[in-house]
Amino acid sequence: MATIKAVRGTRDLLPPDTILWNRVEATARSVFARYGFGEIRTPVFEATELFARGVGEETDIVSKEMYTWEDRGRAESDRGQSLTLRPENTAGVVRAYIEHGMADNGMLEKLFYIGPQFRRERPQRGRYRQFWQIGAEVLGPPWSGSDSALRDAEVLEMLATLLNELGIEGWRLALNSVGSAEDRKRYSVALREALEPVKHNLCEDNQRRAETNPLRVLDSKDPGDQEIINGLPKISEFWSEDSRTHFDQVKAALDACNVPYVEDPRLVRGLDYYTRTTFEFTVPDGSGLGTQNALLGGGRYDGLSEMLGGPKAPGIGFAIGEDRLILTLQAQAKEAEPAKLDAFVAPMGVGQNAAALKLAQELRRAGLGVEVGDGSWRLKKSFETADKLARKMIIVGEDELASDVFTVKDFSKGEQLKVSRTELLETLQRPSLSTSSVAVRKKSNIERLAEASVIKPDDLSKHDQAILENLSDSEVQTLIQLRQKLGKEKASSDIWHPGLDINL
RNA sequence: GCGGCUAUAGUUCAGUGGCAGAACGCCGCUCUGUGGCAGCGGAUGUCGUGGGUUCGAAACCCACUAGCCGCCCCA
Repeated sequence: MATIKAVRGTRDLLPPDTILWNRVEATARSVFARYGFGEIRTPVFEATELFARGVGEETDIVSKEMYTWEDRGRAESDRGQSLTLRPENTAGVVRAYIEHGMADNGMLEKLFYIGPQFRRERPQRGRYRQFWQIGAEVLGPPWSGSDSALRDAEVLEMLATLLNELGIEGWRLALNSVGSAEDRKRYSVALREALEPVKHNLCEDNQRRAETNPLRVLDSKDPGDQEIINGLPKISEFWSEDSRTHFDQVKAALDACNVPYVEDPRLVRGLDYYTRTTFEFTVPDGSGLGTQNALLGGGRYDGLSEMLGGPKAPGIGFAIGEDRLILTLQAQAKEAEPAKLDAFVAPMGVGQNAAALKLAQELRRAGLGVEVGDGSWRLKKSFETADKLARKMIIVGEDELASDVFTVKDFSKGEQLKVSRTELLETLQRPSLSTSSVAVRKKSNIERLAEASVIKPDDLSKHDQAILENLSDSEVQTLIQLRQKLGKEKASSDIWHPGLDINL
């Protein structure tokens, strides 16, 4: 039977990767909290109309990348309603902001979200059809100061802090202003005019853009078109006095906070709602993203609330591509080793299984991370499994249960000691076994052989024979010296060593 | 959506038309309460799916699916 697999562009996130995901999200929550942001969770699907009006009918996202379907409710009201899996989260946040009258308290709202988004694109590394974004929005009525350049700089400074705390290396902040909605409109017209006489010289993609979205011609990567693009009017020539002042204030505040940035006059964001400040954080080549090197993007959206039928509520926000952030952290080798459990409880036989589970229960209740083995395993398997999973192993056999004294192995030190039941918890909570306790170091194979009465093939197990056969010359010397020290050797011929093919 | 590369064991991969392979990992034994090393043994599998060519296909051809790379776009 054909197995069912995750659909194209979606994927499962498994341990140990999820450790990193949780660390990233915990770090983000911690940083956001320090800047006064509260979490918002909006539905993963919304009325299609929201994205058409908010993101822009002409954008690629809305025109060809949305997962859209017609609802089939019983009620007349929802039958046939067009619904869409959210391709981004800003429109949903602003919709909720309007719907819950959050503008009415006159305060600045600072909201963050962490959640999956959906776009039907061709999957690639760092680009998935279900992908995760960590984003935040600052918005409010004009009198709350929501359109102040201070907020732009605060958001950018917060992002710099977040990336630094996560340990992202070599990030680069590209900054631009696309001007007010009016500036942008005038610029768009001017671009169209400037492109008209030359656009037949552009590549096919750019000819199309010249018609549909002339701003996007600016960040084309086509090398043949660069000369024409360089000759086009600059957005800065179309900034109003307010737009220019606002941008200067953002830059001044970033300078004051020592947040490095690079002005990029060609940085125009694809979504229709952006006004004035736009920005993008990228990472250098070799950070695991290939050409998809944008980690996050965002900007100001002073008119979005009104576009969605709400009150005047300027805002600024960003979305971090969490999948890309994770890839970058992994490529930059920041992946944490999976944390080991505190203890592994190893029952010696199935008869000790119940007692072992009970001991694990007590330790877990005391807050320790504990895994339990199985009495049907050989001790060797318990050791191997325990060493992979935990820092220490407790042997639970008949002797231990009878005497209430347990054998505890510390893998980090190779030490082993006997601990009474009452001391057990304390012993396990210590980072490593105390030196004040009587530590019993495991005997090496050589030491064990040194204590054997006679070393002759007939008297040795196959295991010991194999060990002997594989001793290096220096190990053989050590063995002989040990035996002489122990007074075992009357004659050196008591040691048989096949590797040297002599009687020593 | 467009162009290209790839798909074989749990993993990484070899295998250019003639018995399905290696390494690592896994399991067992040597070794019944002291592991990690070593030796020996074992299981890995619809060779992505479906069709075609051929006496014979993992290999050649076609389609599909998925991943990756670039473009488009974007996080």
